[in-house]
Amino acid sequence: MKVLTKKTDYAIRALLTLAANSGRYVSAKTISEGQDIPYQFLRGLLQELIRLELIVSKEGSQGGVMISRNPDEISVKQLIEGFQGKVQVSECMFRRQICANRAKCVLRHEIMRIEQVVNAEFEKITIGSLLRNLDAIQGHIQPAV
Amino acid sequence: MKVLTKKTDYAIRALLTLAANSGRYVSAKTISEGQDIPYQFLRGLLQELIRLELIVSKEGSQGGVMISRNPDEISVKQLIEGFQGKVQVSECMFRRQICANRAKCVLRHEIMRIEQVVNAEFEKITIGSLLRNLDAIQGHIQPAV
DNA sequence: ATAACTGATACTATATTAATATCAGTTAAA
DNA sequence: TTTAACTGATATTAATATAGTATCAGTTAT
Repeated sequence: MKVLTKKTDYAIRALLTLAANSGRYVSAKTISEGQDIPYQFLRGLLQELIRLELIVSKEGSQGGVMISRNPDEISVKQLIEGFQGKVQVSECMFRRQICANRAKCVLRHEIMRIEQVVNAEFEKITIGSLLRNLDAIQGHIQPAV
Repeated sequence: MKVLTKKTDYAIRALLTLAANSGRYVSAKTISEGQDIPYQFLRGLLQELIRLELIVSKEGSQGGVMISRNPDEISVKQLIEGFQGKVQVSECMFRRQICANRAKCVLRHEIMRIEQVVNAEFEKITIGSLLRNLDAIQGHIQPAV
């Protein structure tokens, strides 16, 4: 079971580059080359990030995309939800047996507890926190321009 | 993001029926009808459970499958791993940047911590604990024969 | 005018998940 | 001893999700 799809993974990495270049427009080409993300795939993904209002774009020469939120307010949880849908353990494992009376379903509670734990953990991880970790380690994410 | 596939979900429900009928062979047909699981799909799944040594089978008329382990020792974690592979957040999110030096990858540690939390939670939930919960609620899982 | 860009959309490829079908062989019991 | 109720094994198809590619129109800095 893979928790993060490549798309989410790419989105995180693209946002890290943008966070390291905040205030500047960075082109899809630059991100693609810097992070080794397939260009056209990245382009689609960036448009989704625009719709999620995490970045803004500028068309034309010298255009590109720019982060439009505080990196500390962009959590991995948000990205997972944006690209993969909400974390759900199962629609309802016990449909026929119990779900006539959902409110009383103890198991559902168990399962929802796990969902909450996972969500809480992913909420703690933000683009900002990741970037700081990266900086601390090796300063590997360089300004892109 | 769905954590449990239908196959895992079906496996859990099949095992609940078998746990409620321990010591008896129950046919795939009976389980299929009782739990509303597509028959042939279930048959394949049961063969996997045999290979995982969680159940045993008896061929021929009056044959079927029977649980061969203490239900408290069959965890949802085992089932997820058996049917969906180990829970992995991502192969390695930061390949190019950091993975030259994996040992120092703080992020990887973060991510692995989440994996551990999820695994620990799923390990706590067993067929036995689920069955007891079900019994407590409504006694809905009836002996199948 | 032109090169460097994004917007929008359509398409293809691949992998995973879900479901179905078939035939051979085993066993209990009429 | 035949038959119906079973599992073993395996092949096939369908549906869905994920990943990646291609193309054309329009925008903007130089």
